[in-house]
Amino acid sequence: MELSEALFSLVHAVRKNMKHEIKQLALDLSPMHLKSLKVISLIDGCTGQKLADFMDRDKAQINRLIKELVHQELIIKTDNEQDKRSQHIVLSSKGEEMMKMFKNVEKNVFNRMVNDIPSAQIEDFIDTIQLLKINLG
Amino acid sequence: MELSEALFSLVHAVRKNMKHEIKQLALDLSPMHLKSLKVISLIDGCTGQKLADFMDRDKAQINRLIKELVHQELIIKTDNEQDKRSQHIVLSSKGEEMMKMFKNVEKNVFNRMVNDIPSAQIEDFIDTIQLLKINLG
DNA sequence: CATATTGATTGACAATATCAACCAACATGA
DNA sequence: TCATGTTGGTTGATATTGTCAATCAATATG
Repeated sequence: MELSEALFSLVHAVRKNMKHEIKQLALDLSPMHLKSLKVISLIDGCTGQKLADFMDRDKAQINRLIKELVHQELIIKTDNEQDKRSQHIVLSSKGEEMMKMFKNVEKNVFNRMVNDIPSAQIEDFIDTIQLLKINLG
Repeated sequence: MELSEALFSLVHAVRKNMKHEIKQLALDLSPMHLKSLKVISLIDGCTGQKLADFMDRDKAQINRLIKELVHQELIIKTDNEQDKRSQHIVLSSKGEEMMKMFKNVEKNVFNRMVNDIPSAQIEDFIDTIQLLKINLG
């Protein structure tokens, strides 16, 4: 099996599993919205720009994601005193709840995937990923 | 680094590189169309249904991809004598040309990515991918 | 202070994906 | 054989994701 096919098909399987589990939970949020929520929770002093940079996506798209998340009361925007053009974004408690469920889904899928494989092998696997990524710089 | 993040970010980097190279070539085909072309060239006696199954995508979407590829004269549909509901799909010579260029892009990106990494390590990497995939059923 | 850059927003649109309805061809069993 | 169910394909409608360009206010810089 070729590397490209192996890699793509694995990620495809992961996404499919995640999607399926999310559907079961009826979280009523698209994958991108959930992903955004997660990244917002990860980034310190998150703003729209930081989010767009981190996710490497168009700021227009990010802006609309944010708008929808605010509308659903999952995140809160507060003025950024350091720069009056931008606003800080943080999860609301409702957003934190949602996050918890989503992380659980991720954990389930990845635990199932890693299951019986020795952790040393997984560590090697991750190391190789890092090398591959560096080469694509 | 977590497995999930490592994996997703690698694939993100791969796609970004591919997209960039494809843009340079000005192939004037979207990633999905190219991917479909590739799969059509891989599947023996390809039909719409087989393509949808293989790519694990909605048949409506596949149908529209096929329609566009026919319109661009990259593939040819011929009657399926075994089943008059369906039609066989094969690449036209123009499609083969396109395929050649696309495979070249893939090769470039993956060669660059694998670059200095020992082939034994890459083989282990692929083996692990297979295991992970099996666990996701 | 003039100019360039940055962060956010919007409009317009393209690309990708999903769901349901539909029809004709096929398959199957009573 | 014929009623019934299934399959392959097509279409409409709609949702989701991604892209490009323009705009405006705030900020940075010379």
